[in-house]
Amino acid sequence: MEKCSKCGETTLIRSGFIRGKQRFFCKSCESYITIPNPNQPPSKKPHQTTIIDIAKVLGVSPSTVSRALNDSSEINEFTRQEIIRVAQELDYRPNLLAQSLNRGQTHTIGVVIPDIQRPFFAGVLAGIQEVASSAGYRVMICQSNESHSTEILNVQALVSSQIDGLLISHSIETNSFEHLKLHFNRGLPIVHFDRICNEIDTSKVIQEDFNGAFQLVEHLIEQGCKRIAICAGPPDLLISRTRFEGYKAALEKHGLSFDESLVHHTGFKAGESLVGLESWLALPEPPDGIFAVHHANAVEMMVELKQRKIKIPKQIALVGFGDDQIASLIEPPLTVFHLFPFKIGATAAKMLINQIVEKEQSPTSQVTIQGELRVRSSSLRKN
Amino acid sequence: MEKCSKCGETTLIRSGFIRGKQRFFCKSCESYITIPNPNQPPSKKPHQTTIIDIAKVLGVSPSTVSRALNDSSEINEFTRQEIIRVAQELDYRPNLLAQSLNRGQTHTIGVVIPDIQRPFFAGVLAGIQEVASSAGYRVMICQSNESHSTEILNVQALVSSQIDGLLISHSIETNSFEHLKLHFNRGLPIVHFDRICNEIDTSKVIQEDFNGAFQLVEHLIEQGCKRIAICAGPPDLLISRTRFEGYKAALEKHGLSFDESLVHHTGFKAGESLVGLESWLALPEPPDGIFAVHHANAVEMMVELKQRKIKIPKQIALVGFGDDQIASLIEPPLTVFHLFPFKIGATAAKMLINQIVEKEQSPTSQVTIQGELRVRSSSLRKN
DNA sequence: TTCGTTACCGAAAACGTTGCCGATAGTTTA
DNA sequence: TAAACTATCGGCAACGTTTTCGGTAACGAA
Repeated sequence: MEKCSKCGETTLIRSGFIRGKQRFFCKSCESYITIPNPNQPPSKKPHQTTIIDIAKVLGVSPSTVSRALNDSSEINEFTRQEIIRVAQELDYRPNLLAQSLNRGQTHTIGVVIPDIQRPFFAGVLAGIQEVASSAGYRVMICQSNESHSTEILNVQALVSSQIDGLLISHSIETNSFEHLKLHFNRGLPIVHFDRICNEIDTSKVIQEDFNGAFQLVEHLIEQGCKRIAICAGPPDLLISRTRFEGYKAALEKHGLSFDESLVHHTGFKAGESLVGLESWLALPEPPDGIFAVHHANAVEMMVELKQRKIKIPKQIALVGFGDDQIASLIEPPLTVFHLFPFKIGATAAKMLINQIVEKEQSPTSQVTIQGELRVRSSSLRKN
Repeated sequence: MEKCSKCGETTLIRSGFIRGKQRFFCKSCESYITIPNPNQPPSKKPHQTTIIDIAKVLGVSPSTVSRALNDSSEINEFTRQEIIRVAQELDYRPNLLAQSLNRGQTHTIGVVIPDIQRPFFAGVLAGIQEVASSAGYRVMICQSNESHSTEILNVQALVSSQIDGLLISHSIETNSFEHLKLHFNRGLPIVHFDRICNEIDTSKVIQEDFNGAFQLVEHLIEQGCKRIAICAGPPDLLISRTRFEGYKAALEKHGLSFDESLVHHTGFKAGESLVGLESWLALPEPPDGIFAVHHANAVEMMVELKQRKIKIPKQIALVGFGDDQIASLIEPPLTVFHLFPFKIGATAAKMLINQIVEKEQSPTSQVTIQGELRVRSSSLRKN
């Protein structure tokens, strides 16, 4: 008969199984015991050194180590030096998880964008990274892939990761913003950029969507275009609508009539613009100028026009929105309204971090990053 | 005279200041007291609901809530349903920090790349994101900006963040790998891609650097080129050297002599290739073919050649490494050896995650992602 | 009855840090 | 020469979660 490991008596009786192991009950000391597993293979997980390790080496308390490492004033200079020395010897790295859990902030900002691979967003990211990392913040990036549901999941994942703030440019599909409102109301700092949302009172960074479109179209008109088509974006998207407004305003200013048949909407996907192009070219009176709201659309239309042996800009002048390396390299070089993605990202990150550190409900602001009309030969019809 | 808050006696004597507040010593109960700050403004930080909140609502213990939420078997079905109901009502989100701290893993992988904005790396990132997020992993991205010291900081930051594994493509400057060895030896799963390092026994994902270069150069030779120049990369970088070897092997195979004056090294920075081009054109016998190891170099040389009215490919044929949208759009379209960045990223992420979940020191492997020769008119001299 | 069993659940100890509070030796002041 | 003070340090709770261990009620079997 086994003996009780506590009182030593042999008054053990079986008492069922628990988690696969036989359990006993000792009637003397009235307690339950299980036979402990003797050979617990010490999982040997590689141990990161902690402040407790340092404390043990020096015979001080963890608090003291923490104070030394955080430049507290309540610590002896000699002790601090010793602690720092040992910390270096043991290659101590603070566990940011524990730190964040304790302090209640992670020094991490979340970013939700539709697609990393688009040069515009890659540029924005670079700007965000630059500002964030020089301010001591880490960045966690999620792609929505232009899907509303993915965007919601992204936001949830980031919030669960306890981000200190959120930068977001909405997906094309996104038309409801409850997933943001909730966290915004709970006090999560949020800054919108590019594809903003006006239903929530966040700070925003936008480009000159209206102005840019206006300038591009006006430029076409000045070059003598009379029938200007627009390859517009998704109608749900705010920036699409704004650029569309800019287009109409320019037409109106110069007394050109708006023609519904010269409007084609796309979803920013490859090839979608060609449908519109096709229909325009079939018109009894085809356009003599095309304004593409999305950069990639302009490029693919140019390729198509060249294949059809249509002279650019003689027969049709072409302008695009948003620059790319491609615009200047393609033949003929494309006239664009250049945005500054890096600056957009940097500005948004700066605003967000300000909001995070100031805590105050500082009034939300809206900043517009200036763009720049870059005229190239795809639109130069004079001379 | 103040009364001691513990024994009620008035045997208080002053005992110095501590953190700005007067301190007293009670001779009766022999203890120190300070006057407590009466009005501690309750900071009202917006409270995320925790399992404790849920536990309180239902009058159960936090353990039970945790069990319910983690699909433990040791829980009553009804209790579980109730807990899940309340959790939804309170919009409970698990605090991933606490979870990670407890479990010892973060479900986060770190990525270090030289530059987000290069289409190649953007593509890799997209592949990583895709695989990681569908496996339930988050991704933390750092840019080294081609700087060794930044890369070291990146790695440290990621390790401090307790990442479960690391994907890295080294910076140009990186020639020592101590910052990785340390963590690798401690058991951090690491997978190299693209710019790998052979000093550490990590798993690696590479492209066909040798083969690609070989095929490109062989293609030039088949097109009749006799003097083929190479715009090589940084000599320290392994992939540069490998591509250079491929170049030399192709020359050798076809009995062409290697000419040192036809070699120019760049650091992958804008404009650097033009110096080499200049010197080549000044040669008594200029090259009739150019192989650019870096995509951007090929593009900028093409622009320069066109400006100098040199016919491509008639006078000089041009081929590049690594595709881009630009290659097909530029005039003339550029022959390249196309890499598949998305696949590289996806593969690397898959390997890393396998390594993480298997824990075992599974033998490290090295995978080569097949490339593809894409012949375009920049190199077609026959027809 | 009394033992053996199952099905649950709670308490408490982790995880690594920080910050509040209290304690003490030594020093200065009255 | 006690009182007041300074400079340091240790203890402990807290952050939110998981997990181990032990306890109890209810039920079946001997």
